[in-house]
Amino acid sequence: MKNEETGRKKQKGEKTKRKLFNTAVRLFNQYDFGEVTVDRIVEAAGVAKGTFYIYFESKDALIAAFLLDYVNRVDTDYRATLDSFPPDTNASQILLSLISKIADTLTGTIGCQSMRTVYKLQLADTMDMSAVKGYDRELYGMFADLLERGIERGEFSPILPLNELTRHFVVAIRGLSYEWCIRYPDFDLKAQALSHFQILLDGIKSN
Amino acid sequence: MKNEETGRKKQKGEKTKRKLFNTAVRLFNQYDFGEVTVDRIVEAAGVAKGTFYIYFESKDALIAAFLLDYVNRVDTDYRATLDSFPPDTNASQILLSLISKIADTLTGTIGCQSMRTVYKLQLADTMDMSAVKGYDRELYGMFADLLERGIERGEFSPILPLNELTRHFVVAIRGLSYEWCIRYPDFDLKAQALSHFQILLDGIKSN
Amino acid sequence: MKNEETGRKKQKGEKTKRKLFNTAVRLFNQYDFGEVTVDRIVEAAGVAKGTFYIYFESKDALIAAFLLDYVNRVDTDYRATLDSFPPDTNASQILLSLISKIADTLTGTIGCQSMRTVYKLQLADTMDMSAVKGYDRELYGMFADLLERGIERGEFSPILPLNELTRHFVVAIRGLSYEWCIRYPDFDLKAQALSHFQILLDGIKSN
Amino acid sequence: MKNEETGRKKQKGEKTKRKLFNTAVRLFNQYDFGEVTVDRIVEAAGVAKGTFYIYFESKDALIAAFLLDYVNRVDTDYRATLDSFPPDTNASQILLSLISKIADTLTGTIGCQSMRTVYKLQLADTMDMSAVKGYDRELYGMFADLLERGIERGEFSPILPLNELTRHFVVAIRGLSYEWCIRYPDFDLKAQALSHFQILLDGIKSN
DNA sequence: CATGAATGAGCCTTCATTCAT
DNA sequence: TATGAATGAAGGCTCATTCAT
Repeated sequence: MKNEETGRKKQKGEKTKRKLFNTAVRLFNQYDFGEVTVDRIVEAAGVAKGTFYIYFESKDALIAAFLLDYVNRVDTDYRATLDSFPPDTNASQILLSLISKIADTLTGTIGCQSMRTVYKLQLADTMDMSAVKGYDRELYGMFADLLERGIERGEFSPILPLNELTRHFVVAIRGLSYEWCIRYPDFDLKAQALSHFQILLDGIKSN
Repeated sequence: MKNEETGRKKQKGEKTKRKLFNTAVRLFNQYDFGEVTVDRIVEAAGVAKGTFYIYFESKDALIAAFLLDYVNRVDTDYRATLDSFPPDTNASQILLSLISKIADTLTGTIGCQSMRTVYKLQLADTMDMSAVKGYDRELYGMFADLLERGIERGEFSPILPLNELTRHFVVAIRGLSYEWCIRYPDFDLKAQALSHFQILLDGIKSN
Repeated sequence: MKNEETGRKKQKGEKTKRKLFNTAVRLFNQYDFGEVTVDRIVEAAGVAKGTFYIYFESKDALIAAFLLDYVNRVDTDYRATLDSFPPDTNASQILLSLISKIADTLTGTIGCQSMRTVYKLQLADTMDMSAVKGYDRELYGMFADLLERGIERGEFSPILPLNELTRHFVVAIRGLSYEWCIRYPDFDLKAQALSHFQILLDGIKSN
Repeated sequence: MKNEETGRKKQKGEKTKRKLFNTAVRLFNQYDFGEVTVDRIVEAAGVAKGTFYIYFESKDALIAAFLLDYVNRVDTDYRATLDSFPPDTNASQILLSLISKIADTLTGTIGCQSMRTVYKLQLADTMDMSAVKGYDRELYGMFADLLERGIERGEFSPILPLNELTRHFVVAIRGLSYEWCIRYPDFDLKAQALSHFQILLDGIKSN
């Protein structure tokens, strides 16, 4: 009985928190980052100002949560994509699939405005970006694995050290997503990415 | 007599404006974008607050001027660099020289923080970015010219349409500068850029 | 049956109230007055926020209770101390014992921070200080009794009217405790108090 | 001409600052310390909120200024009072004059409410009390000098070490002013102080 | 009796902008 | 042209208190 009530209350609380969070995300995707104030969030969410601070320690904490959520949404499927290939698959092929997957996730799940916000936060350097940094490391690790496999399999020429090669691939994905962000909707991320990485792969393939 | 005085005043005015502007640029390059307030600018420039609004309609106007200046500083030498090569020079070689020049300009003349500011403004989409857009077009044009020349000379394979190829090169330069911004000072822009474009060139060279 | 249950509930209620109160007292003694919020009290007591308002009409009511408690804790033993002496004991001696007892109580039972809180409230004049005022009267009465006895016994010179003399002693105890509060822990209340009152007693002893 | 204008502006600014400060002092003397908000100050002073922050870095800075002002008002005349006596004057006499002067200053210049505020701040321990601490040291120094002189002259018995004796006198002045604060206006500070110190002096005089 | 989610007035502070001189 | 005092909207955050369950 008591537990039941407690449960219901907790549920209500969770709902409010989610409402606040979703509202915030929506606003982040609609307005510029600095324009999304706590005032606006609570007004849009239809709760009192104090309520915000029950669920988020500060505005920064909300942003951290936003970033974490971004990372979580992104991070999930990539390894799965990777693991879905038979061990002897062509490294190039896997890599292009991964790129494809990333493009789909950015386009379909994250959305361009959220991505802008992430980039702005990263440039602002005001926030704790460890979550995003962690994700970057993960992405780096996946590229490194694939490239290493490709080198071992003799697909790619080993002219460059692995870590440097990997960095170039990360740079490429960064340039592509950034360009997508600021050219949206006039930039077909997936097509551009596939084409772009095809060039890079051609540039490192062992003749 | 009156004209003379007017002239002197104008000169003094220009000087004050330049002082304000240069101070602002210095601050943009030193502190985070949001930390550069009008107060700080006028204090650092040693003029009164009201004076700022004589020369700049608003803070946004200053930023617009800052962007224009960025573009101007960047834009100047590239064509010169391009024109300094004999007409029959290798397109790859010219392209790498251009990349080298761009890296030098970003590193030496513009500075990482200013670049961050430019990127943030671009993402914020609050400002009138026509100047920067114009510059982008210019950069695009130069890459296009070079790539076209390379294709004509048989250096590059014509698998991709010229404009698409050009876009890839723009994407690459964008990814490189962005990465430089957020990794600074642990990212050697020039070296990375040269290495990166070498791969791209290898990827499109006609075998 | 119903009564029994009611009784149990009441008991439980009393227990909760005491828990809240004791927690509050502990916090008042640990942190600065303004830092002790209802939130912190209920968290430290392990009860819900609403529960606080079942037992205390407001935060001010809690403070009033705190003051009353302070007075009660202080007031209890003094008369006992006084009565423990044979009727013909030296008044000076009794007075010094009383001072000693007071110092012990402040140091051991009340604590310096609580004392600070009492003083702050007294200065703030926002609260109903009747309890403390009553205690002051009580203390005043005891000093008056002792001094009167001393005068009657010829220990003290009767130059000053009794009430004025008493006031001086109250002033002295006030000065000592205040100094203890703000110098804590670099002020040995008991030693200082005994030494201080010795001077006063020397100052009023009959030639 | 220019200087003239600058001077006029500065004067105006000073006037505003004084207006703010005086208003604040008035409010400190009227309402409880925590009730005096920046909002109320600026409203009472008839200026905009932002104006407050032109002249005071923060609310704390205002309070610090308030304390400094208190100390300045207090500190000025004491040494003068001391120095006005011929070198061979009776130490007791000088001391009583000093007490008299102090009482006059507290009563006439400082005022009881300001004193309350000072005490509250001291108890709150939240503020930088170095100014007040400095003043306390000064007061301590003066008492020490006088007592030392009295001992040397054989007026006072040297039973207690000088510093301990001095401390008792500081305690006494503290007790007296505190009692004055909370009993005001039913406590004649000057009369009480003189009578009180007379007892102390009698208590330490060498018979 | 107990809970804890929700409230909202109020606090301190910042900063782009205006305007009389 | 130059000044700098003054403005006031807005922002992030706190906390005593209420109330449905």
